[in-house]
Amino acid sequence: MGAAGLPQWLTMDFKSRIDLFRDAIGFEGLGDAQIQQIGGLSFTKGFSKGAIVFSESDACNYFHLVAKGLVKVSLVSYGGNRITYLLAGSGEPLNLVGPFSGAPRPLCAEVLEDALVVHVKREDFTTFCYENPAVMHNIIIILGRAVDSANSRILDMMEMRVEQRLLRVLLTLYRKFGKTLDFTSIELAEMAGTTTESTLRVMARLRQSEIVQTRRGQIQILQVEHLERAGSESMWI
Amino acid sequence: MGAAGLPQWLTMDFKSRIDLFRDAIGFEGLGDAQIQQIGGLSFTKGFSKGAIVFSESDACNYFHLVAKGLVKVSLVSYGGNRITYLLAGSGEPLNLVGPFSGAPRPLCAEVLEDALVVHVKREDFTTFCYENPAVMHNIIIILGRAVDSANSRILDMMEMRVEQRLLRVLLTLYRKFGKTLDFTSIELAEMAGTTTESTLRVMARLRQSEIVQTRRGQIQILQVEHLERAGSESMWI
DNA sequence: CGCTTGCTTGATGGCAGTCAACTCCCGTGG
DNA sequence: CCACGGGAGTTGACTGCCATCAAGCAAGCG
Repeated sequence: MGAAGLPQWLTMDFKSRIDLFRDAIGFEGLGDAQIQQIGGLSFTKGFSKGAIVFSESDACNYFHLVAKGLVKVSLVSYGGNRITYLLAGSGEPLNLVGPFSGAPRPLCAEVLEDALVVHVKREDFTTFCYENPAVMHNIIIILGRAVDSANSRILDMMEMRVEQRLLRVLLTLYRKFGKTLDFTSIELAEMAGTTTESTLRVMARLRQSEIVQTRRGQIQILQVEHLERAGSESMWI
Repeated sequence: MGAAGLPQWLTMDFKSRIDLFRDAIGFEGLGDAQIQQIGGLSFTKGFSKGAIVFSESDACNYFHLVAKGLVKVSLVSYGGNRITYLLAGSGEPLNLVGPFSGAPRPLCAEVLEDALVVHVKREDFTTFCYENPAVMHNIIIILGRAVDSANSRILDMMEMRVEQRLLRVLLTLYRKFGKTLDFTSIELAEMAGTTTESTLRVMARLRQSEIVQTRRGQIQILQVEHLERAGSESMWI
């Protein structure tokens, strides 16, 4: 599990980590000295596809920032349903609240593409934030967006059909990753808030209309216009 | 509209405002000096039932904290659907993100019971927060809860029936307000994420089972056990 | 070459959203 | 004081989406 058995991946050198933090989400508006400070407090760890960065039961001991690869943060219910809350690529943080509460949160972070994740010890991170309120300011803005996004998804569940929700998901993914999407229908279902079967049925329709083209674990978007027609607003994931 | 035509309500005196802030959500862990400082920056305004404290299009110029009464913060979709995001009573803030972003947010705050709302100018509030990172820490924790709550509601929409969702809403309201709930079925529907008609139908069933008793705009809970049986977890609203 | 995981499709049933019609309560203004 | 209107509540009928169960196929990996 985890990074066990991995080749000893390059730990990023200091300069690369600095560059990462400089452009990372949540660290806007910091001076060079501060960027160097937080960079110096960080270290990296490699994870291969399928590995778990943290899970529901874990107390939060580190702040995590994705440096390379892709990590999915999701939420499971007692009934076994799962929704994805966040898809974090390079420069995107995984847990903005955890370091402040320290308590475990009902979230699970799973690696979708082999990833390099930067760690900062919880205390180091919070101390740094207290000394740089601008970072906390940024975090509050980001969490505000997350709340808005989640609330929009509730409204979407009420008034949009599965097909529309899936189109919105595809549009969002297209804007983030381009025309080639490496996701399974299971993963799409978790983003749209529906079942695998319903997703598959919709995808079959879209394929017949030549709006998309599918392979095992991959979707090619052929007609972007059709996605934009069904709701030009994308989600925040 | 708004406070127009109201009797000149008592503006709270300094000491009352201090007491309010001392116990207010988000201001835990401050010293007396800080409490006095933020109290000194605040002033109050009265709103009668039905008044709008702020709405979607308003830029955010003030931080708002409810001192008395009850205020509902909700979110409307283009389709006209509305969900309640927050029910704020005494000591509960209305807008934790707005003061930091300054931008208008897709939220609307409406007064359910004649209310007294404390205002702090946006700049005063953010300056105060920068000087007291503990407050920003509190805000981050609160927003984390809000995100979790919204995500849970998405899962509830997926796997729970309307009846179960309404029972959860009733349980939540019971824990916050007691056995007598002054809400219309429309308002319940906005909390459970369903339609008025469906809510009415469920309420009719619950009334026949003598679990609740209803009057126009009021619900009396008769069997608390029945609510707790259907999911002991309440929501965060 | 088997097994796991993903994909596919059919059949079925029920929940709840929608439309519609009507009553009742209450406040307001003439 | 009464009439009126609007908002809340109530109920019936209908429909259709989609979750669920089920069965089988395909592909990739060890």
